[in-house]
Amino acid sequence: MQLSNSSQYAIRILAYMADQKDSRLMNATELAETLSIPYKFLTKIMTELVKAGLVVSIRGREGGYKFKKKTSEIMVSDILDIFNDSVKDEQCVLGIGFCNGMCKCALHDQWMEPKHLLQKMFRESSLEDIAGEGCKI
Amino acid sequence: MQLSNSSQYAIRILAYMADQKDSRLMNATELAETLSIPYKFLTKIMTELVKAGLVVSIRGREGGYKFKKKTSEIMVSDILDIFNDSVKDEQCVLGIGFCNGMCKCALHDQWMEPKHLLQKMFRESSLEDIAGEGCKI
DNA sequence: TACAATTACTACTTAAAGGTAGAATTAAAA
DNA sequence: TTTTAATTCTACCTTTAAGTAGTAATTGTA
Ligand code: SF4
Ligand code: SF4
Repeated sequence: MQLSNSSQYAIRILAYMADQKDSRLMNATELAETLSIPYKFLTKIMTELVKAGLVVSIRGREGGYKFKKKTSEIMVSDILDIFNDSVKDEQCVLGIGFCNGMCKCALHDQWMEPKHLLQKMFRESSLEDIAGEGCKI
Repeated sequence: MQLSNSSQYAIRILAYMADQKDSRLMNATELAETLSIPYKFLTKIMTELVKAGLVVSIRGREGGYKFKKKTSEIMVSDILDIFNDSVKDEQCVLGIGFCNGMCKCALHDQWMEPKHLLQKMFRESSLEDIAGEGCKI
């Protein structure tokens, strides 16, 4: 009952990037060191974020990464989607999901509310929101 | 963001057992076939449930499994605990959890409510509840 | 007692997630 | 133009979850 490492890392990376005042380019070495994420794994994740269209990369000397969209327009759920980690509408608590609405177990209705809260939280929290408040994550 | 296979299987197995009227012994072969769970994997899980004290096993011919406690006294969270799959109090949404209360990200407070609902759901739903309602899972 | 039906144990295999290594590519700077 | 600092690609390694195989131990029944 937890997000994958990749999702966690991605959120931390992007939240850190969003937290920088100027939208300067940031390179993988700096990000890996600052956030204590294995360099090679970080670059792998960054490449996925580039492919997903969340950030753009500038290759070559003096290169790095920057956001493609405004941080207020990137939602946490957008990040989770990339790693197939978001809470789907049809997703059953038990991960079973071959029961229909007509025929539900005792958990079915109880799961609706937390599920909606989680979806709301992920869908309505932008990187700007996360970066703005509190300390770094 | 989902329970492990072992947890899912265990819940389904126990819910099915709880659903039987008489508290007869049920053997692994029957359970595996009825619930479409790989026989060998099922016996592995059953052994863990025995060790955890949820069910007792009778070995040898005419043997099988039966509950050790009343089904109204076995909570879903008891099952999740065995497979280390329950939602912990300290558990951060992001699985990071090196932030303290003083220094929280935008998700921190929003996570509290769904977390409590999940915990409540798992802690207050017994096998009897699940078995009684609706169809088999 | 011998047999058959059952769970328990030990060890292995497979699949997926997590992580690493090295070379190829790119482009600014010297 | 050469060097250097950066991303990207391909391939591999490691760890954990998931699943399988074979055998030992147990016990009711014939
Ligand atoms: S009835 Fe229960 S098992 Fe079936 S989809 Fe709903 S929550 Fe999942
Ligand atoms: S502040 Fe955010 S990252 Fe830190 S423990 Fe709370 S939810 Fe997790």
